[in-house]
Amino acid sequence: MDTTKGSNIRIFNTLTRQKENFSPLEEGKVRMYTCGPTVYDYAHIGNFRAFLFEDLLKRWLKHRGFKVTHVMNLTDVDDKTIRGSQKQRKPLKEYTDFYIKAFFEDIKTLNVEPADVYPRATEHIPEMVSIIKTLLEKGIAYRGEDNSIYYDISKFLAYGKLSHIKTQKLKAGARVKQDEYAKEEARDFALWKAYTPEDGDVFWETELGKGRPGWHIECSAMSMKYLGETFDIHCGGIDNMFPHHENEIAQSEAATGKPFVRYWMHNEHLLVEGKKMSKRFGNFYTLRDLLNKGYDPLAIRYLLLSTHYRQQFNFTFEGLNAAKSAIERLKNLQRRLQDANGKTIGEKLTQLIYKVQAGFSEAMDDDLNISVALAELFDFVREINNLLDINAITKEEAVKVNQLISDFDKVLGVIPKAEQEKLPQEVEALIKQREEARKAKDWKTADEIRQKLRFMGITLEDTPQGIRWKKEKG
RNA sequence: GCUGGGGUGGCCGAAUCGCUCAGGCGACAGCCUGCAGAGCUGUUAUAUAUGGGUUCAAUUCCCAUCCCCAGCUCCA
Repeated sequence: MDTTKGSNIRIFNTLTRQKENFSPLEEGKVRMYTCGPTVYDYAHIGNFRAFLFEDLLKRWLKHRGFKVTHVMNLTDVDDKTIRGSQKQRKPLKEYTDFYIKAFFEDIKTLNVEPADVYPRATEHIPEMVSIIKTLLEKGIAYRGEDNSIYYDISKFLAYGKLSHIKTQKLKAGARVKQDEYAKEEARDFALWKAYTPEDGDVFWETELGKGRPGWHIECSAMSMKYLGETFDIHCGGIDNMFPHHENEIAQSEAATGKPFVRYWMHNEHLLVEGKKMSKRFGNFYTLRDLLNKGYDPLAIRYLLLSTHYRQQFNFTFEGLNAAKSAIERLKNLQRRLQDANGKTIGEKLTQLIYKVQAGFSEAMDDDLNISVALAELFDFVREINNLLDINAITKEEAVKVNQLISDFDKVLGVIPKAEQEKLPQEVEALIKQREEARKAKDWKTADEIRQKLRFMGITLEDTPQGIRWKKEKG
């Protein structure tokens, strides 16, 4: 099943606007780069949709047997970070360190597997300078009258191949120094920005002069350093397609003369309550906002993951509650299986397992069709519950099924780890007291204790196999 | 206005030129329970924006209309 050679995985390549069979440069290995956060503020849930999509992709590739090297950059110097640090009157590094730390906390909360490398832009200035020098030598870059260095996009014939921007419309000599500029308008862009007083104490003295790198060159330099001049997958939000990714291609391919990235993958944006997320509309949320409202991070993960990544997704609080319930369903099945001790009815279970494995994999292989994959999984859940109802699953089979569900969850990452922790003695004692009360049919006392535990965050369930408890969060 | 995407049951969301259009949530019922806000099962919803057309057959293709969203207007 795990063929790493010609995999069965098909992914939609933005470059060709088609689903393509995925086969990496090097057999069994995948090198992927994903655009990380610009660390000038807390990341919002739209950002996390991108990071979660990338996490799902990586987990699926690994599930299929690939060894994945994943690099995610941290943009810690650009117009926004400089502006932000000046506003707070803090050194750039102190300012960005704060948000980098927050970012790592957030992805851990969302159960995102860490990348192998998190290069920071400020630590890769020499690599950037080196590429810019090459581009100058090749006559593709030029120094403007403001002493900044620009990329001449008319020298790169393939410019626009990713975003399908027509370069014919170019205005001669139109160029931008800002990282942010009108999209759908291709212009020469800055590779190196000459120092200006607005930059304050943010500058590097290099062979190119005093200044700082442009935004786009950061990703070219860092991705190629860690993944090679040509690598397999580059992901990012759809907004980065142009100009950012287009410019990365231009810089990298012009410098090396080799193809830069083989598969480009872009995730669509998130809407909140049907609208673009914006502070103006009051529907702008960071992960922390949602956690403060008491939402479960794994429910957030599930929700953001449950819609195909190339589809605009409407985030609602109703959806978040639904996600929470869906996860509960999986978790409850696992707990139920732990108590199973019935008689097998033979082939049936084997068939179900085969079906869910095949169905789930086939769906995920098809450009991460998560909706269908989840449908297969929930079909399976229902069937297993049916078997449990008639006590038709043995202990051994239950272990096997639970293992299978855990395997799926290695890809999904939404089922909380079993609560291994022991209950406080006080609680144990209360549960015991209640049991005695129940035996004595003293329902009043039993209910009181149950209520008391509820206040303490412990929910009790009486089952034929005995008392089950779980901790309620938020 | 221009460009692109989309309108599927109460909500979210799949799929497909053709057995009765997944799955989740919700609601309802049954089971279980001393009871239970817990759990399981089942049912449900008489769903594919509207009007035409092509086709043996369309929700899936084409045309028109209406509506929604995004980008073009620096907080993705």
